[in-house]
Amino acid sequence: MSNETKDLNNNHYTSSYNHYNSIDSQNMFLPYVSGPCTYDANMISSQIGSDLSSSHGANGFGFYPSPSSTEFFNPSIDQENGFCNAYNYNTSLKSHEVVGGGGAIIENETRLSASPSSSEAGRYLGKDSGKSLMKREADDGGDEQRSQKVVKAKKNQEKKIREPRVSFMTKTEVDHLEDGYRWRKYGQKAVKNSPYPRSYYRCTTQKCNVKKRVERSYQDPTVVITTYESQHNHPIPTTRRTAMFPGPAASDYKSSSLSPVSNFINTPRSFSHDDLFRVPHSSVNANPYYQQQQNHEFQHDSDYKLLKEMFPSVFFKQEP
DNA sequence: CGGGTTTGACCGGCGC
DNA sequence: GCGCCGGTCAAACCCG
Repeated sequence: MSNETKDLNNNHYTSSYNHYNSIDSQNMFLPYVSGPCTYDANMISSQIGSDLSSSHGANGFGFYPSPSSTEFFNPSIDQENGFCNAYNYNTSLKSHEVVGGGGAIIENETRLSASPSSSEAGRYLGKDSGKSLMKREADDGGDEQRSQKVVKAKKNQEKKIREPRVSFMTKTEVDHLEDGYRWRKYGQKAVKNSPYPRSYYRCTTQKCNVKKRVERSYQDPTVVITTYESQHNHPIPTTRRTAMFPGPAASDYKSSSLSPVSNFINTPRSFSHDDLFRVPHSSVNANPYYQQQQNHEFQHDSDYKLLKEMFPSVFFKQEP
């Protein structure tokens, strides 16, 4: 959390791309990737990419490099906090073309448990909120002390389970961007040092534990910071999905040799935040243009190798 | 009437 | 221990 905020505030983000957005063609996604320098691409691959890309929705970036855009990544590495900022954002960039970008802040949070439970109870009772859990435990009529111990034990376990988070910065007037999924707002808080509140949303689909926070950058009010937590375990709701992307479903990708990425790139479509989140494997951090050139679907080890090859040459190009 | 939003209250974590 | 703050709950409210 603190790292995310810190990095964002440091303005170590950005670049420009074209992109197609379902809401506003002038919405601009400001690519930003942040995470520990030693982050494991496989973590991203397995935790973010695999689940999503293997079973749900259309995958791939919705980014189309601007023909006039030559600047892609201006990486910087924050040696002090140990974070790598793969992109820098040129806040002076003012473009009226259909502009977009790709990228994400990968909060490489420690996960000591391999399989976080995303039970319905955990979802709606607020698995990271001891309040309701304690209430329910107590209300169950069991021995209070014992239940409290159980709660503590549960909390200790829960504490270790941290879902990976991915943040996106979007230059848009719209606070809550349509992304194909259905969200229920469950809270809003004032953000310290910011006149703009932060909204909390939960995916309304049962058994889906995905949450997202939406807040407007106080430094650049035109930028909305959306942070996704966890992964959807279901397809995009049919009605909206159809409206947004009448293309093949994930199963189509699985049953054919179609690469979600290549297919996506070859098929102009609406873009959503979740599209980023559904990007297969570590391509969350990938340069979409590079993907277009390579036209390959990353797979596990080869993905990682590709990433390692890509990062030095593409992402970590030193700014002159 | 069902589903989504608003908003004050509450809780846990953390720094001092 | 205390206060601050982020995150969540849940009742009340709104809306189609």
